[in-house]
Amino acid sequence: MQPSLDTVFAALADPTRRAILQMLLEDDMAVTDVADPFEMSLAAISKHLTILTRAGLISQEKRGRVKWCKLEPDALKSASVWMQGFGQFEPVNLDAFEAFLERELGTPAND
Amino acid sequence: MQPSLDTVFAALADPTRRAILQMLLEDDMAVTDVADPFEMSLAAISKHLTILTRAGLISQEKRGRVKWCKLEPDALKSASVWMQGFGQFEPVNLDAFEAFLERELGTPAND
DNA sequence: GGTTTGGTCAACCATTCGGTTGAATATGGG
DNA sequence: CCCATATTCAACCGAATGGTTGACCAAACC
Repeated sequence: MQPSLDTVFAALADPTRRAILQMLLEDDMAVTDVADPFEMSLAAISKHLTILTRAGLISQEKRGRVKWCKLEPDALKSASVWMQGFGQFEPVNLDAFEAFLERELGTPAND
Repeated sequence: MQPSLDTVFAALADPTRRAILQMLLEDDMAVTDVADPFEMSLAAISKHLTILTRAGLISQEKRGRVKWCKLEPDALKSASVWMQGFGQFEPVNLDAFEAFLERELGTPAND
């Protein structure tokens, strides 16, 4: 199943999963280390990570017996673009926004 | 219950509800008219509208025997801001973005 | 080779979700 | 007043969610 708006938004709807994403913003982490600050079983965290992976929000790579989790922030792009359609509160079109990014950063906005 | 990221994202996770939001982008609508294009009962749509209301994404106002539904796009702002925290894919800080909006539109970005 | 360590799997459980149907509650019109 | 219209309520249903526990598997260590 490739990530859809359904799966992305559903993945974001859980506070544990959002907290995990924010932790991964710092650095890649092993599953055990992700689970550490939470007061729930490792198996539960493992499930959350599976959901995040299926939503495309993270990727997991096994090196040795350690499975590393890595943020994949591009998955947020589709959701972000969808929300920008509600331009009434953010009255800017994507073209102008990308142009802004290019001016500010000197790099194309779409990778 | 005041809208949280939980309720906002959960509300957005359903395709029917996203479709409703997009319909309301056009204009305010009565509950019956919202339900019309969907192949499900009026009661089901009524439930969806309740969920959208509790998420703060729409408001409902009863005039006569008709209940009008109105988009409240500001509710997306908190979710949007949260997602912008993942600046790796959208490498711009809010201050710069607001400054951009002011330049582009000549109005303050935050209402 | 036996034992940790890291992580998933499988079964289970309570709760929530998305839908149905039928009854109930306004409000408005003739 | 009676009826149609607009909408919700209440009870029910099957499926999905978020959690648990214990067994399991694979890699690493002594």
